[in-house]
Amino acid sequence: MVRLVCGVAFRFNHAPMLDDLAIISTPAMTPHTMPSYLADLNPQQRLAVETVDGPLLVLAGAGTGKTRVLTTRIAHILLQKKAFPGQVLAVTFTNKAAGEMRERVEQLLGLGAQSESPSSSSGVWLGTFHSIGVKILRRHAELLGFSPQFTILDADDQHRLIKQLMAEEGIDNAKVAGKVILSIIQGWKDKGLTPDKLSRDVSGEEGAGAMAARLYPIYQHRLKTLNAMDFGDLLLHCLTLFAAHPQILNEYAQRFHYILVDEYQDTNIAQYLWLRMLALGHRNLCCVGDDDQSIYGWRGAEVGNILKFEQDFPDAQVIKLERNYRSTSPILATASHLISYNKGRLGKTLWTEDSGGEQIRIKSVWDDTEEARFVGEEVETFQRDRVSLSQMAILVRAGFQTRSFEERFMTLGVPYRVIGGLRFYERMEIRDAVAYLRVISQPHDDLAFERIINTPKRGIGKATMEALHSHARAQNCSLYTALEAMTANGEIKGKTATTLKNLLADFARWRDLKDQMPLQELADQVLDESGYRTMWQLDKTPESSGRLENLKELVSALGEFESLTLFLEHVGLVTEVADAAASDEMVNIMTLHAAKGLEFEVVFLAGWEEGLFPSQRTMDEKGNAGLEEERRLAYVGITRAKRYCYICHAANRRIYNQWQSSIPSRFIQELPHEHVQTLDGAIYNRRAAGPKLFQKEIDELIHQHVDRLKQKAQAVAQASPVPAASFVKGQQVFHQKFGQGIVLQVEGDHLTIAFKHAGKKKVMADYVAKA
DNA sequence: CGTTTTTGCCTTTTT
DNA sequence: GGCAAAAACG
Repeated sequence: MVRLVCGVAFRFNHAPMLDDLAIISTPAMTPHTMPSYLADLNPQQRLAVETVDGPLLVLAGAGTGKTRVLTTRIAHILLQKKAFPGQVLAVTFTNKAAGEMRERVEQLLGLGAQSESPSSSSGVWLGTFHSIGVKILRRHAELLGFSPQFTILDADDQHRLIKQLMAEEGIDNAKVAGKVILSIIQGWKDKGLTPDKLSRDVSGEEGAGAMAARLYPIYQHRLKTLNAMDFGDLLLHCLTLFAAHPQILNEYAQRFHYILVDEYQDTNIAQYLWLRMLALGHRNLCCVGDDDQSIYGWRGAEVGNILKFEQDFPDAQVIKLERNYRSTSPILATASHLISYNKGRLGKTLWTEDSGGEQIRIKSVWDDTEEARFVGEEVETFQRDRVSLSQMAILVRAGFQTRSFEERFMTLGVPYRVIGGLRFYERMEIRDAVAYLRVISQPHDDLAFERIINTPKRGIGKATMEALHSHARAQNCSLYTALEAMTANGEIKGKTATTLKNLLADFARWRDLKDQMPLQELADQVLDESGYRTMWQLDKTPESSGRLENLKELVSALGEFESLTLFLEHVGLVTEVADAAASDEMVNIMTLHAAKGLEFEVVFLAGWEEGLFPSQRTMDEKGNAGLEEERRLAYVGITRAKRYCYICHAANRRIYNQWQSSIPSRFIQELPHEHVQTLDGAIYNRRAAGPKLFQKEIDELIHQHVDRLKQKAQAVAQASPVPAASFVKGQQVFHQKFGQGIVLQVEGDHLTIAFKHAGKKKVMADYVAKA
């Protein structure tokens, strides 16, 4: 057995208790009747499963069987008849995780039921925070001033709405972007702050914050008028509901005898409060998480919730799962060593019985093209060695990095898939089609109606829309109602009136058909009669055929739903169309965030360069906390690998179409050399020679790069007319204060220059010399 | 009113 | 270099 010790970790070991556990913790059970589903667990896992009553915190490192513990625990509760399925609440972060968990519980119940009648997990409340929030809110919507059929807004709806409100309030969208306002409001919602609680906190703030504070109550008010909620509301309104109606909180608190939470390190404050309200009574709360894998701080997640758990429940049992079943020991050692640079960890020490295994491989490349070429070659080599493509993954920091890999795999003819890129339900054509369905289901869904009133083009312009809006506001009615009134009383005239009357008649007809024909037929008919499908058929841009395909897929997806309402509910909560086949023979390309919870035989970690990873922006915004979150992201990346882990960094990267030279990520230098192997040309691993030499080599690399840029710049200068200024794009320059840099942009005397050390700056040409 | 051109921002990460 | 919003044009 190999033990890898690092960091401030302490370890506790229950191994001696192994044989006693089953007897001690569940007296009703004797060893020979111990259910098979417990037999394969290690002592800590089994303790976590069998410690059913009272608060329990499971700190589960990467690859230690976290999901297994959760699913087995649910099965155990049900099979031991501790609770009926409907009395168990299990919360996850993604729909995918919820689905997998349900499947595995189902399996366990099938196995464990033995002679007795098989139980089912179908009654278990198992879902994401948001889906469970919706379920609760639909039942009590009236108490909050909503109707039970409230709609759930997607990001696009939210954006359009906030822009509308800003226009009404006379706030210039150019000065403070709607997106910024939204994200501030979202942040408050993540903290459980309603507008009224806010006023004390943020009254005299500057700029965007003040704008957001002003708009927040207006936004919430408008949402209520629209009978709509955004994602944050699904939790926030639950909190309001529970606070205002203790008897309802009680109902749920008593109903759920056992509460389980997955990925607890990613909960935000609103979610924490939500859990706390539900669990404080019976205290049967089991949270599973890994502080080292907390990577959603930017979305309001608070690792601190783990610490709060022990404050709220001082008697909580804490169990650490540290035995890793996934990775080889060099991979674990590398990940552990890297994460030990973070302060303030709870500390875990992963270990494995697995010995041997390949070192981490580090590759230096010139640019993203070479990076993709290198990874492509390795992928093909593994493929020849019979490693399935689906067992290989390329993990990147930011979405735009996937492009060069896609291009490379396309030319190689290697099948690949990008996970989490453009989501199905976020595509324009899908949102349009769904908007039609939304209006059929809920004519007063103004946001949906506005989206499609002129799609396809019906000659409805700004003027008509403004008239509609003002009428609706004056009458305090929906746009749909306003339109009905205005076409009837002649306020809208001429051709516009005719087309709009037709549209209203169409909707009325479709609404009648809604309950008379299968959903798929209805959708087909709507798409045809509205002219929406025709619009794309006439479109001759290259993507139109893909859009028609997507519409087809949408219609076929509709087949799985019993009613329009159920379908729309699904769309509101789900971003991804059911992931067809995870076992397909394809290389996986995705962001590090999307990779959490997954595992692959071979993992390529691309783009480990300062500024990109760790992300400059994160470090600027959140300082050292941001850096530590980036490091956790690196930890997540490495621990995805079962057997082979590659790390690449490029000397040059194109950002905004400008070449920037980059130095290797500091994370590379934080890897333990004994477990790291440098492939040809890697420069950082000669640290033995001292940091000076290291810097010198980086400089050399940059020089090479600059030379190449010079050549390129000359070529460009010859090909295109020389600008009036004496400086040219791509030119290498020197500034007294900022040092060496490259000209990005020339506007008269003003130069935008990317400096090697000082970053991007705007500078007067007079202060700059040609280098 | 609708289409084309220009600008301007942008690349984190997502339920 | 790409995409979305604003501006300019027909």
